[in-house]
Amino acid sequence: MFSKACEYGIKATIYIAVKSMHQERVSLKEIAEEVDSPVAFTAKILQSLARHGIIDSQKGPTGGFQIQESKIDAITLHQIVHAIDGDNIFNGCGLGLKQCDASKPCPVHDKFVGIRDNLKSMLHNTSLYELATGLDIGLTHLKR
Amino acid sequence: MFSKACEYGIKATIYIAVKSMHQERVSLKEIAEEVDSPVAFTAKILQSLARHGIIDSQKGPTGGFQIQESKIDAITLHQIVHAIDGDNIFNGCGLGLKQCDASKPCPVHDKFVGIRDNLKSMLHNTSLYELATGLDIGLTHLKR
DNA sequence: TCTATTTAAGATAAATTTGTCCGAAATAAG
DNA sequence: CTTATTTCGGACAAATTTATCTTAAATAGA
Repeated sequence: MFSKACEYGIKATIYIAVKSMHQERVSLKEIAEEVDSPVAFTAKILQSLARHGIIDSQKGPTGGFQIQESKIDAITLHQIVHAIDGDNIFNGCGLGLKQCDASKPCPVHDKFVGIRDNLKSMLHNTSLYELATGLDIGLTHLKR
Repeated sequence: MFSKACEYGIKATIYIAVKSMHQERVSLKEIAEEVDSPVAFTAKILQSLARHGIIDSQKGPTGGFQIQESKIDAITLHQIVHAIDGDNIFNGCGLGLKQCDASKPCPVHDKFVGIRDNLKSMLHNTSLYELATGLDIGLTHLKR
């Protein structure tokens, strides 16, 4: 469904958000541990998220990653996925046809559009805030 | 969403079904042309579908691939996808956690389960017969 | 200023997926 | 029986994704 990069990116962002809600900045090392992801690969993904303005990074001792508290409830799952995987998941035909739309559909077009619209609206309607809150109060988990 | 192998496999199976409904056997070469897929790679996928009993193959001159007419309306999209990609798409956590269920969910568990159940039931409820018929009457297309 | 720490960035490597090639096996037809 | 055709199977190659390593840049604190 999602790429590994996306899985790690989502988990990391949620973890950073929880810490940011408690006014704490977190290091790459801590993130990778708490999120159970490969350190160096996670670094790449966080760099990308930082370039896309979703998270902030700070170099040096006491450095690390954080998210502006005011932005946490404005960031959606869609923005995170889009920053990492681009919009390939959201566009394009289910069977890989270059040209496929309602006027010249592939055999699964209608059914596929339904599923994907469903996925899209889920991603748009899910805020980082609700994901982070669920983790913070112990309702959800990121490891194993 | 689907792997390339799956895309090619679905398209090929639909094409074979249409021909089989007209009592025609088709060669690998014709399939790859009509479905716009790499010949040798398509061969591998068809071999797998044949081993899974979804399509029949025949060697030698006049050989090729076909599907028993009586099976066409019993075969589902789910069976095709499952034969090619296994059940990795249908099981497993959205964020890659080894252990993730309602009792110890990841942050996107509920939302993800919803989407995937949606996908699953679409695949289960879509028959090869309806896909092949749509193509046969010119309502849908497989190329470009 | 110097040092230790942390992220940034680029090169490199491993793993997986996608794709090709070629000889073997089957088989229809002359 | 021989030949031409077609799928089968395995080895091989290219492309993409996943993952690592190393050096540079920033920066906090002594």
